[in-house]
Amino acid sequence: MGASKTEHFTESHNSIAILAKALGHPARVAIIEYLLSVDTCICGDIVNELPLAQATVSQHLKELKNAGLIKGNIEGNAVCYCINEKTIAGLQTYFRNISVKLEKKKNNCC
Amino acid sequence: MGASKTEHFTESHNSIAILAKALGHPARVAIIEYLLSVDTCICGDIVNELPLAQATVSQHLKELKNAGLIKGNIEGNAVCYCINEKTIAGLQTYFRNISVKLEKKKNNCC
DNA sequence: TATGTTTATCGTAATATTGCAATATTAAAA
DNA sequence: TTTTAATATTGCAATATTACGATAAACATA
Repeated sequence: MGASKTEHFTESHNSIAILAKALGHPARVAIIEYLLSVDTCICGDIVNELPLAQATVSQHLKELKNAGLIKGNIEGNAVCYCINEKTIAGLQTYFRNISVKLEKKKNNCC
Repeated sequence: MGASKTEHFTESHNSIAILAKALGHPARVAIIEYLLSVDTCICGDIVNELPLAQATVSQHLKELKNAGLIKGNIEGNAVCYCINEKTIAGLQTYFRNISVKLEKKKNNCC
């Protein structure tokens, strides 16, 4: 055993989990916030921004990209990464919906 | 190496990552949504709801609790789990803030 | 007290993630 | 064309996660 039994869960549950998992490492949260803070999204400097080796940062970027949280554009021999607004908007909606439902319940007992 | 270098990141980045990581498994997303859907929060039936063994579900509940996403109340020999509204509200705010900032940027180039 | 019910914990196997050095790839610049 | 710069990929070691059977702990009830 050991492997995650993803096939036993719904598409919906899996897709939220994939996004959450991608944000489940401080380096990847830091990358998102860095991309948010810079004006230009010329982005090789992410490596300089983080306390990790270039290969490791590249791997984290790949995971964020696979999850759809960021997009990457090749510009010459550099790469421009930036946030995928739609994905963030989806997460915002997801948590807002939960909050609204909780609001309506008001018998959340614990 | 292999261990996550959490100590090299900010508190803020780590705390978001901890929450996201806790939601980074479809079983835990399913648990949250189940808790949201039931009126009573008498919750041993989470085990029946999920395609996982009791020990595994218990482990997932522990992780959600450690992350602060759910709360557990002992009621006789059963346990009542329910969603921690404040934590969800915090996540909602986090993603809303990112969306607002992205809105203002409008030079997100890719 | 003895028994059943519910939940947590332990031990362990399978698998996944993290991190980095080394190397490959790609494109600009000399 | 050669060199340099920026990223990605590979290979591997260390560690973490996932899952579950077995068992323990806590409590209700007969």
